[in-house]
Amino acid sequence: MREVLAQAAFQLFLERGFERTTVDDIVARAGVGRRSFFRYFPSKEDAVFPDHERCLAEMTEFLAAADDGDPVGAVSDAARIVLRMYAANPEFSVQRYRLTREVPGLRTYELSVVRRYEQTLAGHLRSRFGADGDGALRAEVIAASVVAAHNNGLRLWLRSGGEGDPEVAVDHALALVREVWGRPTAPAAPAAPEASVVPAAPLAVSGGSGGDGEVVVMVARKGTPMWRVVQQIESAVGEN
Amino acid sequence: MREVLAQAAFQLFLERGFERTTVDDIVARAGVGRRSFFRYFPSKEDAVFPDHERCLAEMTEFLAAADDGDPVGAVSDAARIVLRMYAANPEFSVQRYRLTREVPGLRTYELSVVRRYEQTLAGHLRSRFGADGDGALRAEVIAASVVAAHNNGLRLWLRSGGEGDPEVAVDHALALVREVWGRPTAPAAPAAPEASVVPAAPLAVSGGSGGDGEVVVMVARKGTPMWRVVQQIESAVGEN
DNA sequence: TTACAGAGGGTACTGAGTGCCATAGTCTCT
DNA sequence: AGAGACTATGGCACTCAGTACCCTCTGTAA
Repeated sequence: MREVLAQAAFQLFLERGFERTTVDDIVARAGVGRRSFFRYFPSKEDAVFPDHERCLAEMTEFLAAADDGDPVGAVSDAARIVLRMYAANPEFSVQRYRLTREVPGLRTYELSVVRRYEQTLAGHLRSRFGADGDGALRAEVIAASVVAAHNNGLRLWLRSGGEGDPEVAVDHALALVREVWGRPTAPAAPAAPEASVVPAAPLAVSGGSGGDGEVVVMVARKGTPMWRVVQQIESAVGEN
Repeated sequence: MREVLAQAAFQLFLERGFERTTVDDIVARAGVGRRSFFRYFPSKEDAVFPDHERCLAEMTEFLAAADDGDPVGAVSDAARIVLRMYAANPEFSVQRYRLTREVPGLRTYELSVVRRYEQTLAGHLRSRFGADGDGALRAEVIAASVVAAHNNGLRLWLRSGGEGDPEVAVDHALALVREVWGRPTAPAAPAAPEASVVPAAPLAVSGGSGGDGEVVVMVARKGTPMWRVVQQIESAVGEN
């Protein structure tokens, strides 16, 4: 019944547009009572995203069982669950994408869905990073990065009409995030890297316009969390 | 008149709650006709965020005039415009924050507002990075990071009841993003950094449990975009 | 059979948002 | 001053999403 309603709704949305389709139209086509529609979908918008609840539950379950050693990897993999849901029905996903792009109400609704995914990811990271110091901050920023990267890859695929494998674009995008945020979970007291700026006259550095005669030399123990390394370099390079 | 309506609406929202206040209640208190309300606010939700349109315009203007040399710095500063709008009316901002937290409809509305800020920032970054290669991807991820960091600092201040200076928390949060994403705009052919893993026996590295006898030595020209540095280190450090 | 539960249907209501038109104030041109 | 035009506002009626309440039907257990 839920399925019947969702299909009737989606057909009508494609035919007449979302706003020009009333709930009465939907229940008329589905051959059920108006009251039943709201039993299965809390709002008209929900009929457009009938599978996100299940997907969110799946993500939550996945994260609960995730390995503790690599939280950034875990949330990246969790994001791929969403991707696979889209990839399972390419034509539906592409049609829905086009519909959503054109209806402000659906765009807003989608934002609230995406936000729930993001908060789920952030919650997982926060539980691993700890709420102390910048744990919560880093959790939220990384979750936002992962979601943005995932959505970038996903949209690329959706805009292409659902041709080819969406995983490649998303993997590439997530790799960029990974590259930057590394695996900042590190045991309690990670070895601090050291970086400093030294005169560069005799050093052979490949490439390069715009050098000013100095290079950065950074030494860090292998396994040092990437964010500590970056922090150190940044402070050594200074502002300008 | 717009101001009168917004104040009447906000008072009533605080007294009875958002959902238990009708537009008729608002216009009755404001002493104007119902039709006029919708002339000034396209929806009831808009009356809760009467200043975001102006702020968005201000941000757009700021970015249009921004220096080309440091796009990440520019979008960070642009985010601070929003912060200052909140900080200009601490008590109002805090009350609105509490209201928004409790009303799902307002939360969703706020998401759509935040999204517009994020897209404005991403658009600026994209125009600077170029749409080639990963330009669009990096623009979106950095914009999402900046927004997440900004919102983290802002919420921290709002939850504290609007005490003290919100800029310190936001500056700290944005610094974290800055630290990670550096200034990746770089001229066409930036000098490539070099990093490699070498045996570490004689090296004095401070700190440290968990070392395995190897350190990373990284050499880069000063001014190299941070993301190139990170990329290089990441590939040198490898996976495990 | 009765008692009960749960799925679905019907009706009437609230309230947001829109379209259309009337009215009043203001500005301009002659 | 007065005609015409333009803008701001109010009022009215309408659509439609969403909800509360109550009904019927069907299957199941005692």
